[in-house]
Amino acid sequence: MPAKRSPARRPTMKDIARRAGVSESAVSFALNDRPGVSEATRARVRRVAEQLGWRPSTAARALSGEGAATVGFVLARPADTLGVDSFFLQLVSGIQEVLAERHLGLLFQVVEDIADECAVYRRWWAEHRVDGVLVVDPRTDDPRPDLLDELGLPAVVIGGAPDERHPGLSTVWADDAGAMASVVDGLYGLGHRRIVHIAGLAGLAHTERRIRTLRAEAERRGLTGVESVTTDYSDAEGAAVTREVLRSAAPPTALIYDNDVMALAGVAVAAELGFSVPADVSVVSWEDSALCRMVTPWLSALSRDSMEFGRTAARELTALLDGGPARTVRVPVPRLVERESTGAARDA
Amino acid sequence: MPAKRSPARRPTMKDIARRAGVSESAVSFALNDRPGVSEATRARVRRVAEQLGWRPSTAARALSGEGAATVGFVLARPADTLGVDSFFLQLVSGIQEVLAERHLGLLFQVVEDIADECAVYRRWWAEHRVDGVLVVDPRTDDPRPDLLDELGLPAVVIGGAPDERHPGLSTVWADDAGAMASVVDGLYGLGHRRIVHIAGLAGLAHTERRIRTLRAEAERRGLTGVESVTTDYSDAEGAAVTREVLRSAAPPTALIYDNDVMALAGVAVAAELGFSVPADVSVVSWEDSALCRMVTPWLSALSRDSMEFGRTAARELTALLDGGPARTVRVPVPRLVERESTGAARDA
DNA sequence: TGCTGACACTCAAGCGCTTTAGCGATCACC
DNA sequence: GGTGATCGCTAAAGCGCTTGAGTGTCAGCA
Repeated sequence: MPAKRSPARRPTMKDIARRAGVSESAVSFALNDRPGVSEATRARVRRVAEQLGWRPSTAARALSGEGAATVGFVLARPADTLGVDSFFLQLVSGIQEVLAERHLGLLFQVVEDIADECAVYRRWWAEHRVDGVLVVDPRTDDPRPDLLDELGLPAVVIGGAPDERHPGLSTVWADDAGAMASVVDGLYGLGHRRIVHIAGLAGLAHTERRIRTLRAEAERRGLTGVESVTTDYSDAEGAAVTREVLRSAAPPTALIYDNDVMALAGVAVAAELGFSVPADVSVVSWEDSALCRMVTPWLSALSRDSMEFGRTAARELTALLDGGPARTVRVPVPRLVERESTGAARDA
Repeated sequence: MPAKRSPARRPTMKDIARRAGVSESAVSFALNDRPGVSEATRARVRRVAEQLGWRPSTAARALSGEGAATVGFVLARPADTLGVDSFFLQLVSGIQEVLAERHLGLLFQVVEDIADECAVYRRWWAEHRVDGVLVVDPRTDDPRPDLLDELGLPAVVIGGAPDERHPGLSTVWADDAGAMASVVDGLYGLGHRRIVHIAGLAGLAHTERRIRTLRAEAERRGLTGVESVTTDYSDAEGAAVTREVLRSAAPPTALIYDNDVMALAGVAVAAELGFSVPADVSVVSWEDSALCRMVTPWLSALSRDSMEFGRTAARELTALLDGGPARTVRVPVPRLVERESTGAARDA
């Protein structure tokens, strides 16, 4: 069909009203499943609307108090850290799946840091842009819950721990502590006594949970060669830390990486330093993705269903928007997929 | 909407008008830098607005014909193909950088296929949700330009070739043909005569451009052992194709992968089959990322600045929204970063 | 002095939708 | 056969903003 440069006006309720021979209000009632019109009229109006390809103008809807039919998602990452990260795209795509069903839009924004993120929330709120937001990367000392409370913006925190102080927020989280405990348990069983955890960003709630749990598990077993080192999640830092610990006097026999990218980088460094995986050092990636099957040996990884995580979060948010109570829901603990990068400790 | 705890009402222009002792219209004039108010009044109104933390309601703005202050971005990907892809996040983050300056929102949506994508455009248009859209992954036979034309939605096609038939669309593209020619040239110079191009999705405009160019270059030089094989960009297909071609009677001495993920998978397969890189087979990745420095040997790759790509596209879109003419702008040709995975052909 | 026009500002309509109040007709009921 | 409910629908206001058409004031000029 050749491009027709026609005006292409959007049909409005007035058009429908005229064609159906009723008032605008009747159309509104009919289209919104409200009492006030007969079934016959409702059907007729529906038919005309369909025929005209009518869709409610979100602007008008929002103006008359119905909310913006949009939820917000802010990713606070320094631009250059936005690397190879399958998690967020998958999360978002799960979120979308749920939102799309309800014709909710997703307003997305990448910013540099939390301060900017807060500014974005304020702006969105003042501009009536979103009805609620999804918050990721909760921190141990996080200004966002307070802000959202203050603004009265419904929100779901993704990956946070249950938070008593903000009863208005829903939380969707995975039990990192449990997962860490089971990983350590597994490694201990394989004879590993010196374990280094190459963690993610310090200050992130789940990073801290993992670190705390690792420390607790170590203490419980009287292990001394166990530590966590925080990084910025980049391959560069992952590699650097790996190099450092493997070169130490008593190198660890097992490495736990907080994401797949660092695990991969770590394996490369290990190879370079003459460490064989898993004979000399075992490696576990706390994130499963295609990457883990792209190196030799294949990486054992904690696998979770990120899309489902997103779906769950989105469902909680829609529930909140529907006036439901805030809830805390726990998604399944990530499952350790044992591949080739983990084995018995050499000196066991 | 459910009644949230504290009302926290947003200030409106009426509030400002009252506090400043002028009419709403005067406020509008003052705040929008329009003539009609004295500088003194303008300053006073500005001050009050600031003080009240006022921000225009996008809904109201949109309703009164000002547009939605939002642009749309649809990613059509089967959910399970959303893998490790640094390109899009970087692209989006470049886009945001430009949009944020102008306080434009980015409405983001992931869908299954192009048909859904078209449906989303129609919906967004009918709902007055976006003022323009950014289109990625243009195809050789693409229904989207026609649709956008019909809807009169300003749009920028990212990665398309210049398109005479749609004078209303802007295009931002990289010269894949030139890049491919230079890569082939380089490989030819190293003595490579049998080259296989593990391409991306058939039907994508840039995939076809690369394939056509490769064929042309091969013909020009009378090479017969040169071919392109299309894939779905996944590591699985990348690996499968690699395995197949390396096992053939006359295996290629150089492989060009359309993305980093497949290149990585390919290198793993090569190793598995006993091919040493680059001694037995050279590898080039058409996408540079951290991944390329995470394998041994480091991968030679075509590097481009994805964020800048995004910025350029966003700038074109804002220009279009400002009423500027549609343009076709070419971003710099990707540059081949020679690392360790390319070398002289063994049988040269 | 009277007239014009620039200027600073106000009024009111309108964008597309929701929603409350209200109106006439029908119906049940005593 | 009158009273009051109920039903199906319309009229009109209002959400927060823009905008074109006024209104009133004052400087400048003949």
